[in-house]
Amino acid sequence: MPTASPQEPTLAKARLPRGLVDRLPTDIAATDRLVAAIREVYTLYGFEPVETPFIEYTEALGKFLPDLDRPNEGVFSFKDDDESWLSLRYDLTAPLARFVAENYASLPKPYRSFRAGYVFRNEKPGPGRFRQFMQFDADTVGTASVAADAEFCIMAADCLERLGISRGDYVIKVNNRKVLDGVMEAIGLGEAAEAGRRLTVLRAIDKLDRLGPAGVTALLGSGRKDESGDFTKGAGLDDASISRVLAFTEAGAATAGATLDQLRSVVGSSERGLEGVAELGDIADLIAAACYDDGRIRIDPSVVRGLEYYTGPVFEAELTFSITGDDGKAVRFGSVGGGGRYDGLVARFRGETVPATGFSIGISRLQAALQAVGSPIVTSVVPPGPVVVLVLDRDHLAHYQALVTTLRKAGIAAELYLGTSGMNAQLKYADKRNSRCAVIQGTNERDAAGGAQVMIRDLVLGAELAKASKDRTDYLELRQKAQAAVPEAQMVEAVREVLGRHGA
RNA sequence: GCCGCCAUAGCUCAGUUGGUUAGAGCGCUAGAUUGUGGAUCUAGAGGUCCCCCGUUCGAGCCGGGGUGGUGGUACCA
Repeated sequence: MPTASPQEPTLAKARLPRGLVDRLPTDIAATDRLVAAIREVYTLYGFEPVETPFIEYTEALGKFLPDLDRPNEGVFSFKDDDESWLSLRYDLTAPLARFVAENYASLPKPYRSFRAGYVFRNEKPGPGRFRQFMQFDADTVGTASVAADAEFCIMAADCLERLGISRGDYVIKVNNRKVLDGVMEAIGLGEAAEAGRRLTVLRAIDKLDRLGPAGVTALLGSGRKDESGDFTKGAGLDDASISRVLAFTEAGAATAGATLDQLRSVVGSSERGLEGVAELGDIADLIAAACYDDGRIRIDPSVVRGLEYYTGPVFEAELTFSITGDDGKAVRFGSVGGGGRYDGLVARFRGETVPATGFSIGISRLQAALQAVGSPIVTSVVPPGPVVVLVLDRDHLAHYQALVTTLRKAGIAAELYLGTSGMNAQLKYADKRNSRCAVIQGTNERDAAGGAQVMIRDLVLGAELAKASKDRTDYLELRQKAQAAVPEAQMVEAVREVLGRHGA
């Protein structure tokens, strides 16, 4: 710790590293409620909690970094005592794969678990993007059944509604990686050597929402230059292939059956593609059987989820409404969660393939979206502060402390004013703490005929009266209504009455 | 990563063709009004004008570089 001195003012800078945020009581309370609500849903679906640490061996996380262009960027890493590299987790799926592989023998199969926690990414933050944020994951490991995938789609819909998002304000989109692979084969990018171009094509498809068919066409072909003049290299496909890919993205039709028919024709003879379409058909049946085929869950061929490790069904939870931002422009929140099947992930640690599928909700992002639309689950009142016992006479500090202790023993959150300011400032302090009630004892109360009293002040009522009154005489008169003197022995009772009056 | 914009008090911002001691509003702290949150009044604290280099008699202002922030874009596990 550098010590400050007048001669040498080398003070530490009080500043937050970029992309990180401090969290205030209101945020924390909102997050707690979100997490609790999601936990209820996941538990109802039969998942059990399991948590892994923030730190893992880099090797356990890093080998399947999906971005082939920059495989080692984006992760916070450092060396352990024994020179092995450690990293902060950047998602919750990779650590789970490690956990399952390490405890494989003792876990029930299929293994169904959930966890919420912070993850870390060392990259440039943007609007709504941070370097530390919270995710809530659920995974089913050890089954290849698409019923597990369908279940996540259904559960995702339930979660969003449980959080107060109306039906129609969200959609769960489903696609299948095998269908995408089939399209790749159909346009001649099926070979392993074409992995880079496949990735470019997937990224282009993923941008359909924002850039439209024209932008995607450019990205599939020679490339695209955006408004800032930056050029994005294209996949270099020929016109026939481009129109085939576009046809694929536009295969979404009114009914699941019609969509599947179109997909079948786009993948042509690709075996893998047809397998993917068949899986989508099974998922569609399961979703229909659960009566979630009313628009809540839809097959959407444009869902890609940029990941390399997904091997089958992929899904994405998207908010479909938009709000008007500060600048008057419409802001869309888009994806607040996603997931899919990753049959290869656990196999990294074990020779054998362990089929797995999972779903992840972006808590931080979802919370921001819910806040923006004023959803009740996050726009709560500020948590109430403690009862504040004012200190008017410092010679009697011990007695004030005794009053505080009495309140605490009665189970009432209370504190002694620990500053040095006058009464005015003490009430301002209680106000700022969002306290409902203050306990005041000056000489008038202490020396009251018939025994010591305390003044119980209703701060909520007091504030209303203070604001309502026009002139000082009124004010002084009205404020008397917001407080009452009671014998010390009745303090707890009187405080309880005030707290009860304001639902605290 | 690439492109653009911005940087003066805790916050929002003024600051003249480059000129003496850099300002306002809000907020903050304290005081006054019997010992009570509001209002009013009074006083006070708070500044490396982001940093470095340069031009100049003189730089908050001009030039170069850096850092930070921000908006796009790229990426997004």
